[in-house]
Amino acid sequence: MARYSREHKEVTRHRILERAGRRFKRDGIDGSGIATLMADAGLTNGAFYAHFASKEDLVAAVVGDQLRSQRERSGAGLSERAGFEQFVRDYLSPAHRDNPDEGCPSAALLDEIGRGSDATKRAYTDGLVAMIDDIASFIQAPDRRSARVRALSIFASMVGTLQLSRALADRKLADDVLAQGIENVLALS
Amino acid sequence: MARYSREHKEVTRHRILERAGRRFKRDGIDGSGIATLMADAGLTNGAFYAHFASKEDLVAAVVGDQLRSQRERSGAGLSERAGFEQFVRDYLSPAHRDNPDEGCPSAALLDEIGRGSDATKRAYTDGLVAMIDDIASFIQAPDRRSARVRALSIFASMVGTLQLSRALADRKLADDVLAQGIENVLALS
DNA sequence: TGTACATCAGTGAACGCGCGTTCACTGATGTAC
DNA sequence: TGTACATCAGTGAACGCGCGTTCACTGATGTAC
Repeated sequence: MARYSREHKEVTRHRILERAGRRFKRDGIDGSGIATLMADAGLTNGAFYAHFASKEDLVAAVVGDQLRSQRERSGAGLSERAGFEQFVRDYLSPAHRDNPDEGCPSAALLDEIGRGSDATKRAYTDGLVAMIDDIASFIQAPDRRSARVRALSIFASMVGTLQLSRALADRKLADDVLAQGIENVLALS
Repeated sequence: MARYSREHKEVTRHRILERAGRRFKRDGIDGSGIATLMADAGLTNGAFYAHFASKEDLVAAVVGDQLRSQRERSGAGLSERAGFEQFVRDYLSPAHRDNPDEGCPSAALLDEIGRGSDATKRAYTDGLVAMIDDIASFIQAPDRRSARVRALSIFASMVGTLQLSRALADRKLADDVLAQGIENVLALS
């Protein structure tokens, strides 16, 4: 390969981010090596450092990209009650539970993000707050700030519920926990 | 070292489990190597296989041990409302958030457990259900099964909230999310 | 428009290192007599 | 009770392998004239 337009490099960078997001959500961050990530993007390991300073740098960028994508995907209609309820039902569905690589980055990576670098946590915080403010615009609260906190708290419940459902060996119990989670979230909002 | 009484081996095995639990909760499962785990227990790497068949085998054993310890630690008084409320406040405290290695294994490891072996998920499920039934005995519900599901769902909210609080780069926001989480959990139970 | 050159995204081998696991060996203890 | 022996938890070096990162090189493209 060789010198391409500026646009080409950005396209490649974004392809790496997108594929890495899927891989991280499937195998974990620690469980995904650079060579595998680059092969996923159709490249070889050496090219990685033309795009990112280090794996840690990639992780922060992936977290930001994942939250941006999630926001775009689910953003529409979240300001109305019906749209919010549909979001909750989709989120706490067996389909979402069984396909983590296409799903919510928080549910797949939250405790690895908590152990991550400051830059990763910063990217996570900023991305999540932007996403959550879409939901918060619907939540009723005395002021903007407490609406945000309430929305974050509700989202945290959803994340924990999906994660728990993924970790349970008993499928029926896992399904019941999802259904109960939907009930709890709708009662809280 | 040499041949010791049967008791000695069990003591050693349990010391490995306990130290590995702390290490896993601090650095993650994928982030903790056998040599480090054994050094934590005051042994060298080779001795590992006198106690466990593989790292995967250790992980399942650690998960079971962690949940047993957590149950013993917090079991007392959970059948009364006041004891439950104290449990929730301790769980969703900044102290718990800032000391994951001494804290809840679910909060530190849940998404790694979800990616783990069937044996690990089985150990997690059995251990969690045993622990949760202590709480469920307090929760009001039409039958034993739905009390369990309700208690699991509430616990999932707590886990997600603590994890989110750990991943937020903004300390004030992280504290507010914990406080809101306490309110939500007490409202749901 | 055609040609010479600079650029730099991407290649692929190599670096030192830690991974999970294996294995020949050690030596303090429990057991048998 | 004293001695010889079998046991086996633990040692520590080594296995092949994949990790994150570096680097000399390639060659298709954009740019300058």
